[in-house]
Amino acid sequence: MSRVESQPRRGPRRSLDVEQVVDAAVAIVDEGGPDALSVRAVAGRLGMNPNALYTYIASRAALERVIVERVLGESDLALLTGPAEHWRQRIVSYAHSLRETLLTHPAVARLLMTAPMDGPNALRVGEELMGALIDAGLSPRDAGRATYSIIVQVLGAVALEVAETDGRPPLPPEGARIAGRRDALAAIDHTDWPHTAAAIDMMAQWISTDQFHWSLARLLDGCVYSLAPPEPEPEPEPRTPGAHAGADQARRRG
Amino acid sequence: MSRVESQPRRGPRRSLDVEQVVDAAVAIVDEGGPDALSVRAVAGRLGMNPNALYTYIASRAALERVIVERVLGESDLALLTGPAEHWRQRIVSYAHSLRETLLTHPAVARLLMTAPMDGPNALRVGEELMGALIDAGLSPRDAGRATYSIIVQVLGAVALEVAETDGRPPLPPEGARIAGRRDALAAIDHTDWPHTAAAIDMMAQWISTDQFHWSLARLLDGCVYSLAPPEPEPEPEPRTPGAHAGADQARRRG
DNA sequence: TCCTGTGTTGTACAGTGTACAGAGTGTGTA
DNA sequence: TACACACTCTGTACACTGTACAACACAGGA
Repeated sequence: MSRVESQPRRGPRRSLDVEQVVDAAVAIVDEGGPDALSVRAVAGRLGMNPNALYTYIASRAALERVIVERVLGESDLALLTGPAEHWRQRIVSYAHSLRETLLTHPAVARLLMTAPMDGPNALRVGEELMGALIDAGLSPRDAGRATYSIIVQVLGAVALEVAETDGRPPLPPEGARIAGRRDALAAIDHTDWPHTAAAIDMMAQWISTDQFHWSLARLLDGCVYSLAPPEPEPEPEPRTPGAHAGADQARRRG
Repeated sequence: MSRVESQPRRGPRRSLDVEQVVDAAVAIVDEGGPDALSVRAVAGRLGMNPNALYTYIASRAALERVIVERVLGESDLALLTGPAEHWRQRIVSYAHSLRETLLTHPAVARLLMTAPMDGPNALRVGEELMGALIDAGLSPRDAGRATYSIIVQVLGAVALEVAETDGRPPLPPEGARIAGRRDALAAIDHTDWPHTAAAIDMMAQWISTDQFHWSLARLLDGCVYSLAPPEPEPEPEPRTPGAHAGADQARRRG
């Protein structure tokens, strides 16, 4: 990552850089979806034999991990660290940015929850989230707990959202995916599922940007619950298409 | 699922039942971990040719989906539907049960977020969760939103937890996995990560039962935030090993 | 200069999902 | 009762996977 030019090695120069391998791998899944990813495909795109890749990556699994790290690094972390804005706005807009980033690489989003996220970019996200929550007045201990809750909520939401697609970019627009969900839900037998039947329109929007922000807002509410006074800021909801203005009808009663 | 004996088909009787195929598949991943799952392995265990499996399942992907459905059905849904207990206790203890179930089938937990969860068992969980939240006094719309937030939090937490293992049951005990996380975190360079460095012990416990319940509690807090009065029930935390009694130091101030 | 560690190649193996053709089987209909 | 068809299952086969192994090409350190 930070090692620009390490001490000279023996033997022939490497014809590639690890970053170029990741470039090729991300390009492949961005073009062909998750099933297109293979050691052979990456090697082929780089013009080398499959085995040669193993000088750069230890295994197929390791390849998947660096891909996740790369895409994680594409999110706009400055939204989280910027000292100017309010802590809540910082968290919400970064979460939004991270989701958008992952949705442009849906095949990568599918890899999110299958390997440990211990790379530097993942650590950096945790670090800055904790910082924002400490700014919010949480104790270090609670800030740590809340950080993980937020990570789980954000990554889980994106993963479940992408799981309903084939992972081949570009994803259908949100409206189309919601409509597909509505059709699928309308087809079920309603007699056994009273609440589900009454909530089909609502449940179809579980994968929506609105729902994403609502979940995060409720989680943040709960995390700062004990802090006085509950701050009445206007709940940013950046670039939400505006549908369902009543999204935040259940707000703090302060 | 509910079709005990459908209308008689032509041709020779099926030598198996779809449920037996799922039995075999679950047994395989429970014995050999996620990598052991293959169409050939399932067929072999059932004493048939690989292709014969395609009479029962449409594809390898479909096989994975019925496996998830099966394990989802193993969770104790009665904990959620029981009318006697308080809604919050019902949700918390069901979430606990679901996590325990998934942790005994870690290879299945790894499949959780890679395919749409549209089976009857998944729908049933949503249905009953919504019921509990409506009991809590939420509007149907908010109950629907909160249902999904909870699903995301619970499944996301389990998936991320299992992602740090090889998925081969039985998982190491929680304490060992936490210790492993602590060692890994202690090895990083601390100068760039002040909050992380100060929170290593805390972050090591991100995968703990305590953290799981804390996250869920904060989310529930946020979801019922606007409802008066915030109910002072004692936060069950079933079967938590008792470590970290200060888990709920940040509670509502009522 | 040679030695030695490294990058890359070619070959190879065991394993994967599943398509295809055919044989056997039992039920609904003529 | 006989036929035809729908269905299950077999054997074979293909294209593909991750990666181990041996051999060769290169270049820095002694």
